[in-house]
Amino acid sequence: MSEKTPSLEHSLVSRCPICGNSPLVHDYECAELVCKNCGYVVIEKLVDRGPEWRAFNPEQRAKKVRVGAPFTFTIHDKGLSTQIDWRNRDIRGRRLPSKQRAQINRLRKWQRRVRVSSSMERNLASALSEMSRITDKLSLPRNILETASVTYRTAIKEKLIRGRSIKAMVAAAIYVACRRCRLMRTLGEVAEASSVKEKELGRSYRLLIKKLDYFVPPAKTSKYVTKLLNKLVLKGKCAEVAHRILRAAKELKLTSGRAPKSIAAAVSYISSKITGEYRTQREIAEAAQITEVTIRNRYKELMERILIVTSL
DNA sequence: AAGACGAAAGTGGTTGA
DNA sequence: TCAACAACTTTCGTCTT
Repeated sequence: MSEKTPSLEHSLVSRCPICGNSPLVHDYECAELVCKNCGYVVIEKLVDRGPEWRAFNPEQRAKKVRVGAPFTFTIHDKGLSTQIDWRNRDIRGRRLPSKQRAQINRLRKWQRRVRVSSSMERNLASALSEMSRITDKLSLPRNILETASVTYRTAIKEKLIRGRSIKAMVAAAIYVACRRCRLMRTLGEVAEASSVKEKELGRSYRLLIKKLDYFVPPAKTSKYVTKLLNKLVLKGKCAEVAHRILRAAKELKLTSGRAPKSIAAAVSYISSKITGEYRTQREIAEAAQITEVTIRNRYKELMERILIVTSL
């Protein structure tokens, strides 16, 4: 891969929303805005402004065209290695003579040794394939996968993986990526998809953000509300009312110290009642993965304070 | 009969000595 | 490391629609 000129990089920098102080770099090869420091991938599908040259005839084009697969963090060697086909055929599909076959076999052997050389490389290789399996299962966007794999690489460098479960650390890296990209996925969901126990996932997650000194923005209750309303197929008017109730609740300091999902459930319940798109406590409790009793408790608190103060 | 309500006891996580 | 504590859950009997 060719190096970009410094002037091009620096003309495009901005701040990373996670670590704040380091420059972001536009990476046109994989169409992303990447933080060179923490690996946070801000956006995908950046418009490729290249090529910055013009070709006036086929020969020039052939000479100037850029080659190679895009650079990515999600393959253990960053997708830059050579692949040797397993078939003993040449490019026209003819079988190779035995002498050449033996040569290719030797090449393959060395290829394996070079690619997956150390135990660390082996670890990384299996971890990253597991990672893409899980993100697939949770239908997470590409930038989460990229961010998570950078996190995992850093964790390996910091020697946090040795002696711990790869599976749990992979799941934790994914959860960290979700949180940092402000994507609403609960510990439970990630645990489910990766078949890691929620408790262990939580432990690994805390370990990662502590040891890697990551800043993780706190989860927004309003995002819980949105997600819950989607799950319950409540929208439009009801969603609007729910968010207004939530705002009022926040003003009255009724949300602090309470689990966001129970607040979200109560707010959704009240809103569904007001707007006539009625859902039972049971339905909401199930969708929010909490009990009806908790909804009732929050509901009572909210009703006592809010509905008197504000006329919705 | 289904849903809502609430008391009481139990659980798991956090905090502070 | 342990106890105190708040939030939440489980269970179950009662009330309301």
